Amino acid sequence: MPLQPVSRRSVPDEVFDQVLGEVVSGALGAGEALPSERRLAEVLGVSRPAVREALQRMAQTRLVEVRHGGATTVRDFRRYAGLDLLPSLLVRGGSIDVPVVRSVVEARLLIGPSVAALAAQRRNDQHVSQLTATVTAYAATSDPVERQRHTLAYWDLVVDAADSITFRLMFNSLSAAYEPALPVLASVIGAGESAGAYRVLTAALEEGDPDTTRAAAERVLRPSTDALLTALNTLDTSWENP
Amino acid sequence: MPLQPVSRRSVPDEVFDQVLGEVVSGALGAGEALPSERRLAEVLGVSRPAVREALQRMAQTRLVEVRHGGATTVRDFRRYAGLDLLPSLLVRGGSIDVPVVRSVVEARLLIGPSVAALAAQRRNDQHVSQLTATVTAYAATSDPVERQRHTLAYWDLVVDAADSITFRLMFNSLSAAYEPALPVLASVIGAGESAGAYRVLTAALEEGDPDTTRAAAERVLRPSTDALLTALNTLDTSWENP
DNA sequence: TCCGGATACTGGTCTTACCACTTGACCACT
DNA sequence: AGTGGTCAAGTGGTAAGACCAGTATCCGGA
Repeated sequence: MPLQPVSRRSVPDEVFDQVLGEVVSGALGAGEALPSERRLAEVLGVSRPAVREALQRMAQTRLVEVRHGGATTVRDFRRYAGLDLLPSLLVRGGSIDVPVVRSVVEARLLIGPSVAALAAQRRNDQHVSQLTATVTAYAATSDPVERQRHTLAYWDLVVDAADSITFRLMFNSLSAAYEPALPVLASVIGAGESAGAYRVLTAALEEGDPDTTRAAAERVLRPSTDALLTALNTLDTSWENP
Repeated sequence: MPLQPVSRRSVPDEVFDQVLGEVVSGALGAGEALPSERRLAEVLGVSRPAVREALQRMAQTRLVEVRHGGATTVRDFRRYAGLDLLPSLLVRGGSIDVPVVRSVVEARLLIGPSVAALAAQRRNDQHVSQLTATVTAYAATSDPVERQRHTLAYWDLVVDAADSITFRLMFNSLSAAYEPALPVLASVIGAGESAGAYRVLTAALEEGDPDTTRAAAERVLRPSTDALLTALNTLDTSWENP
């Protein structure tokens, strides 16, 4: 294993993760009150500002509601949390949550073609040449993880071409969830993907027709989606993340 | 104007909003260094912990990167920020950003039908009856803002039926962005919507066929989307939010 | 029974101090 | 010239304590 930068977790980070774990695991149900900041600080052996930073971040994510003078209560994260919570749900305690991956993968299949269709209508020559270069790099790579990084870069360009801030932010959120799981998923996906499909998609994007582009995008995504979903169906238990 | 709860903005909230404004407005470009926490605290006339809470929340949103011992630098939010940033981009300084609304509206049109198709495959009887009840309530309402709330509730149910945590979180984020702008948008949308289209969609969902459901969903969303987009095209300037 | 206030909580904010880390400059050694 | 060591200044990280401000609760008087 190559050298890696040492990870230094700060105290508020640690507190945040612990409380977040309690919430998303359901140990702290919606409506329940958290211990007071002072109590939490005492129990966890940290200072109150540290606890506060963590709780404010929880509030920012809409996982808790803090009321001045009243108790801090847990909110129903399924009802209120935003897409930025996805990474925390996807990989919990070192293992991957299968139903969550399933929903991400199927969302990818449903949204990807639409974004590609949008991109077809708005792309310019520079986009096309960058896409072509990325496909070339993809085809020249054998390492499965590296190949996945190239496909991510490809879709990043597609989203750029689509020129939609909403889809851009959506893609960022999904990428942030996808990235950590990438090594685990790469091997499963690898089987179903081919540079050919990406070349067809790129040609469709260059042509600029939304419908053919949508179809081409679906042909790109369908095999890896099927490969992943069947893999998920066979081993329905959580995967360990080494 | 009816009485409204007084808004009590906390100090860290204020700091957060100010710094966020600097970043998303581009006044602080990507890569630039923020003033030190002590300096910020001094300039803004608040304590350092208050500044810290705000900056940590900025970091959580991936808008800045804080490095222990080094300076806190601004990140490229278009590249890294998640969908939870959308509300802040949509309504900036009391007015609505037109290109952002445009992208949200078109995303709604592209994603909605897919989610509906998913819901058609997974809905149960309870979903259907709740959907029917919501359509009835919708048809019985005349106030445009209230009607929009009912459509939100309807789509909330559709997302529930789709049984996808990814789409659920996505919907939550989009709702959070949509909600504040709802009064402004309601009048424009109102023209194009009819209870009939929703009834057809509900019937398709009950039937359970993905393709007809997808088509029905598009017929629901298309009119209001067109109405909004043309309205946005005519007055391309920002709307004031009273 | 009901109202009103005392009181004991809660979170909100500030001050101060110190620790840990990064940066850059300088310097000695090779 | 280039290496690595040292140090000072500035940055973020953390803690402790105090006080302010808002809420919830209970208890006594009407």
